[in-house]
Amino acid sequence: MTFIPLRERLAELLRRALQAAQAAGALPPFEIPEPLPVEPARHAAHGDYGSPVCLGLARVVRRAPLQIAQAVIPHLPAADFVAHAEAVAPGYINFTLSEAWLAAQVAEVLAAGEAWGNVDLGKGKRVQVEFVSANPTGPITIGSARNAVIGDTLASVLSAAGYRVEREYYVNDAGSKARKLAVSVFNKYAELLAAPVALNEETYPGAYITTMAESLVASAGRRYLEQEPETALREIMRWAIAQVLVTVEADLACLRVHFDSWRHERDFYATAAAGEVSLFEQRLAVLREAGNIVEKDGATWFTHPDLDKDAVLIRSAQVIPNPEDRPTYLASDAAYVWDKLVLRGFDRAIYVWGADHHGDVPRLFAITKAQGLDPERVSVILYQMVTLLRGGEEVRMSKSSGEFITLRDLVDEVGPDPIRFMMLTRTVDVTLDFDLDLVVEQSDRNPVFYVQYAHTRIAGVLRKAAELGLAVDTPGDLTLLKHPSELALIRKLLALPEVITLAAGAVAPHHLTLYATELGALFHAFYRDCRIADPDDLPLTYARLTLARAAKSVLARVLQLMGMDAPDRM
RNA sequence: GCCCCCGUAGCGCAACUGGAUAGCGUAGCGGACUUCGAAUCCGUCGGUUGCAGGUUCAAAUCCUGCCGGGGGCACCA
Repeated sequence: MTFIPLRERLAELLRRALQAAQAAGALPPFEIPEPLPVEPARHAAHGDYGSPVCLGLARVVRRAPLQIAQAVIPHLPAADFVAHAEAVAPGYINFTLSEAWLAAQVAEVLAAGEAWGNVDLGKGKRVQVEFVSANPTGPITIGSARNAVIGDTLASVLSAAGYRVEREYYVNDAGSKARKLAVSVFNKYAELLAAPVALNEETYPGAYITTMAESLVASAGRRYLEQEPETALREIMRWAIAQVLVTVEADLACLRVHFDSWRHERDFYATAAAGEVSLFEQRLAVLREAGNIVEKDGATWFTHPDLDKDAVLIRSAQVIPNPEDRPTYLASDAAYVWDKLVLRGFDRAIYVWGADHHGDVPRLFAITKAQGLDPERVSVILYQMVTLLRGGEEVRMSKSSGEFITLRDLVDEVGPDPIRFMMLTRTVDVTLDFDLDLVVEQSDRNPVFYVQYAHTRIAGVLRKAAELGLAVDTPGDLTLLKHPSELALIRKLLALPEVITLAAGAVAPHHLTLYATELGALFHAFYRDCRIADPDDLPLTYARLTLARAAKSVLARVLQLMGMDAPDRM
């Protein structure tokens, strides 16, 4: 079940009015602008929605905007949801919704239940959201939390917007970080067995390395010490990454983040049988054919006119004393985007990257175009970095130093909801101060509880009404809903399809937190102004209980989209 | 030096992507619980949207140049 946002329905009315006005000769012929702008009014005096379209038409029509607007009004088709439309200086067309129609919509919202707000923006297209994709070299840290929450919420919103969505975690298991993990475990393992450290390379110091090494001692004994180090390392790498991924999956599950698939970088270099060519080699051959590959200094480079430098390294045999050729990140990107858009046939691929990767964006697009793929099918969500604060001081973290706060620890302390909400409150474009003191605080200073409290309060009212002997689920006579606070709440309930359209279309999941907060505020205002359970006026009581249930349903829905709980008690 | 993001009320941020009188939260001050949950609500104070130009009927939003903050420019990932 999907719904058409009100502003789109209004835009359609305007479109038909503009056509009719031209057909009737009230306006000269011109092309109707697309998209046709319709905006929520900012001031009550402007009605509910307004369109500035006539302001822009003044030039082509060669008439004053207000005159154009006045010429359009008589041609607006009648619609049950519009009570009034008028032309206002300097040339806006303002719409006021019918209050009777608004009140009646409460039943529609309630009937739609969890489907309320769904729109058909995606038209069933398949989109993959790939996110987190942290190197599998240790536990998930708070550093990845913003990525996880943005990606997961975006996926939920796209799903509500009519896309078929898959969530994917890309496992970087072919690079030097994977090797470093293996070396770390191997060296610690050797140390535990009092053997001389075999590999003099940099290692991770974290306690989880020791845990894995102990586990390895228990299961394998001294076996790996007797093997050729590189052979042992390859086996340990595979094992260690699998171990880490188990914890990664569990850590993210704590935050209510789940993936549909886990794609391994290594697979792009692997072959199923002897004599076969890996996907990477196939794509490399195609790029070479297209003239995008140059050999220089004994290495392989990718070149493309869109790049701001001559060439980007794709493979070098002399990077590390490693039996395998170890290509760079860009190399697997070439195979991966092909894998997404062609082999697996997604219509769109969305990458969620931290701002520290912004330099990689042009390369990704270049290597997409170079393979003949439409770059419009690829989007990169770049979110700015998170600054962790504790006691007003910045907390620095790094896996290399072994000093970091794990996501697991924080979730265990405060639960997923405050983390998710805080990570969503700002646009992806601004750096986020994440206050560890505030997020653990269960008080009204913590904004997450405001929205959940609104839901809880409704649940409390419904409980109270039931105690009074009222049949809470009885459909009320909605024509009794006329109070400004009732109507304001209803207007907000009806805005959800627009919010989902906006959040999905502009890839801006922060609109959900704004909407949830506004919705909560309007419920509180309704609660203040309108006594819901009034034994002396049962018809009005049932009407208001119906509205309260609808508000509860929509709050639950928007919290669900954000991956948060909608508690009945707090 | 080049690239990306940001600069809006004391502080933290919105502004539906160029529209009307720039909003919300916090902090400050003053109010509202014998009445459906006060984790709430109401009032009040607070603005030359960093600066200077430009484009437009219309600029917080687009362009140029400065200033300030953050991030990135590896044979790392």
